[in-house]
Amino acid sequence: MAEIARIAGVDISTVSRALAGSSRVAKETRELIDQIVRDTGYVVNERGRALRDGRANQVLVIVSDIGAPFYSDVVQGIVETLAERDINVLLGVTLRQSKREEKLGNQLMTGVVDGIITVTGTLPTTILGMQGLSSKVVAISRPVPHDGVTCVTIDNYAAAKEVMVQLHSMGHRRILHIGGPTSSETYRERSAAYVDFMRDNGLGEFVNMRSTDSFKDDAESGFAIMKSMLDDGLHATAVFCATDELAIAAMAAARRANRSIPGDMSFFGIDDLKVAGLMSPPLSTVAVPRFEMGRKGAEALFRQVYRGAPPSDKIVLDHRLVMRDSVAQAR
Amino acid sequence: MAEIARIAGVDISTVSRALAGSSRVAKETRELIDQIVRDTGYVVNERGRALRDGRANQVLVIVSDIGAPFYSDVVQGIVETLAERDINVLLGVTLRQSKREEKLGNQLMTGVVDGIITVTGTLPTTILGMQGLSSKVVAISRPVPHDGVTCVTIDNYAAAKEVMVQLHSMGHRRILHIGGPTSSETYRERSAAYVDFMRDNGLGEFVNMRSTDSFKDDAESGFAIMKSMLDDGLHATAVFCATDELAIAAMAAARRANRSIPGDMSFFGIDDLKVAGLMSPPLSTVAVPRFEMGRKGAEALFRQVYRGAPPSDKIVLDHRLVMRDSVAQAR
DNA sequence: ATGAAAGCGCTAACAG
DNA sequence: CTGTTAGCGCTTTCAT
Repeated sequence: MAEIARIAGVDISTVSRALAGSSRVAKETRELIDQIVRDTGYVVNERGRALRDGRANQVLVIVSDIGAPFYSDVVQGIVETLAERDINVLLGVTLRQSKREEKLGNQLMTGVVDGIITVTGTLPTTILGMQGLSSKVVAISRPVPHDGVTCVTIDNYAAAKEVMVQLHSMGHRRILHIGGPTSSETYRERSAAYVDFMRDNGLGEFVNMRSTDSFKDDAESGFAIMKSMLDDGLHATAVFCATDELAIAAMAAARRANRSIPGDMSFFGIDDLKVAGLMSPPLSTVAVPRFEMGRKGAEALFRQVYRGAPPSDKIVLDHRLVMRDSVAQAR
Repeated sequence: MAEIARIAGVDISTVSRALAGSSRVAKETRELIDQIVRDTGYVVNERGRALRDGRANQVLVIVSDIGAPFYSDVVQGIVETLAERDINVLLGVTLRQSKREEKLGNQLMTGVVDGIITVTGTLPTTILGMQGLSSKVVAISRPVPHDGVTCVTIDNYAAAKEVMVQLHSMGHRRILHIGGPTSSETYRERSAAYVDFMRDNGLGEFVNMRSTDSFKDDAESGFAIMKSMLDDGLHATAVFCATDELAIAAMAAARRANRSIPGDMSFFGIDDLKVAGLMSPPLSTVAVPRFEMGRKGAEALFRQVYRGAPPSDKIVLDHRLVMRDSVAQAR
């Protein structure tokens, strides 16, 4: 910029103003500067700007594993939304290791980013003391245990209950449940809906659920859990899985054990991943607006961090039951 | 930091040295400063550091769509690798729109990032004139049309040829091909291997391929193309798809048209996505080291950008044929 | 071993 | 309308 000023024979501050589109610059001066900028291919140095402005125009998105389809769709929504607002997205993965999460927290502390969107249900302890924290953070899909933090979710209890109502209406009574990590409120709600529904409908004796532990791949867990259930001789006509990934893996395990789907066993998932409809048989599930969750979360964070809006507690998006051929009338 | 210096009663430069672990600081001074830093919870401002150092310790990863499983696995490898080296990853998505890609190029120009890893096979024109460009960029999976840029790939021609050899050895002669976007060298090679093999084995008359255009979702395209092939009455015992996503969608389309797999038709993909083995029937494919590609690409960029190493042209990783039940002996 | 001072590139307040 | 000046937070000579 100093270079531009030198060539144009004006002060650097005039160049700055011209580039900022200030009205207090003579038309001729502006045109001259614009011309030189074009000729030299000059672009502003954002690092200088960031230091001066006291903000980075960047936010951090924390996921446990971007390879999981659920997260990657949420992130896509976030990135698209923030790109429209000229905010950059830093991607952090925790691999469910708190050490990595702590380190990511530093990005906010050191001013590398202006805010955080987390899809892990946890918050780095490094940032817990930070002032004004709740307006610098948004949680998506999984709420964080911290007051006043905006959380974008669906009604997990209701969604799971709808699945149960549907299975029940098709004659299923012996229904198994494969749950997600109980450390997450999201999965606790889905599982609670299963248990409650069974009890409320006099099926308490058939309640049987196993949950993944948090430190394993969903697909791997789903396969292993379904296999263990079958090995243990559990009898059931339907299996309600807390996610599509679990369901897809569980179906594979059931087929491996020579169960036909949905002849012997019906399967339900939650998420409506893109592959769900392409499976054989296509998977019944609950459509979760992943992309939209990312978008809404990004919008909320943007408003809070860059527009001074207050946090908004809970933003609940709609879900939708999707019936496909993995579920049949109970025999 | 000024605050720390004030409390400690030393100069700010001494604090800087102490925090940097310089040997030219008295033990007592260092301990005092460390204590104050702990008490106050001070952390350095990375923006100031970035301006002063002339680098951002960040790199940009460009993908067309992070929701696609192939890319998200590559990105996972990149993020993990660079996190170990304290380099941040900015995620940029192009949605295959050059406008968005151009804009991402500015991140390098303006100093927001020190380098770029692209998985799109293209380079923003905004950075083309940049000096030392080739050492600031690494391409993964798809080479970019620019001299001297490191590219991490597999041997696509060989991989596709192995698929063909396998199908041929199992008696398949009438083999269809569903190709990826011809704008990408990667897919041109895979398709070329198909065509070459067919011709070289006297099957030229059976050559029949259709490719996705670049602007559509793989799954959607795969379904539509397979459907059109069946609608057009093309006769075949096997379909070789350029990616697993295409294959999965194509299988769904074939089933929809009452083809049994692999009874009526065998299917082959490339990638070995996690779901490939969970399909029914499990999909035969070529395992591509997506995570490792990300890792190798990230390492290469790190060496080039932060260690001054020269670009290394091509880095070719191993692939592996994976036979599963979607392929059977031709009848 | 420590301090003083300069400067990374930018913008905004103030003066003219 | 334009120039001068200061300062964002940091590191690194150069003195001492």
